[in-house]
Amino acid sequence: MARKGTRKKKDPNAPKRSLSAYMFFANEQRDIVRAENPGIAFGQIGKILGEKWKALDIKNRGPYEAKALTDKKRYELEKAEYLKTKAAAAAAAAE
DNA sequence: TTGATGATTGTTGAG
DNA sequence: CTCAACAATCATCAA
Repeated sequence: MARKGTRKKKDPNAPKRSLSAYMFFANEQRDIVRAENPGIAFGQIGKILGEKWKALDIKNRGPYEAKALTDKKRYELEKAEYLKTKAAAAAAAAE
């Protein structure tokens, strides 16, 4: 999984995907961790943020996972549209 | 049916 | 702009 560099798309409508629980958690920690670490550099934030992320109990991740799940649904919709559009495009192309 | 892959998500900070 | 750790994800395709 050497995903890095410029992410390229492989689908026509590229329904992207959903966010990760980390993204939601990061949103909260971001201002908190940085607030406790004034002038901290990303090199440290990233690690501190991550270790604290797991430092929390699964129940703490709950709200984050819940949001991730909700966000996923968001993606599900675009995914459906993507498939729909794709099918329509294929039909149009075939037609 | 199962496995493997890839692509993507967002943060900060900087050259 | 794009990348880099950090973590999750998890949908999609293929045989």
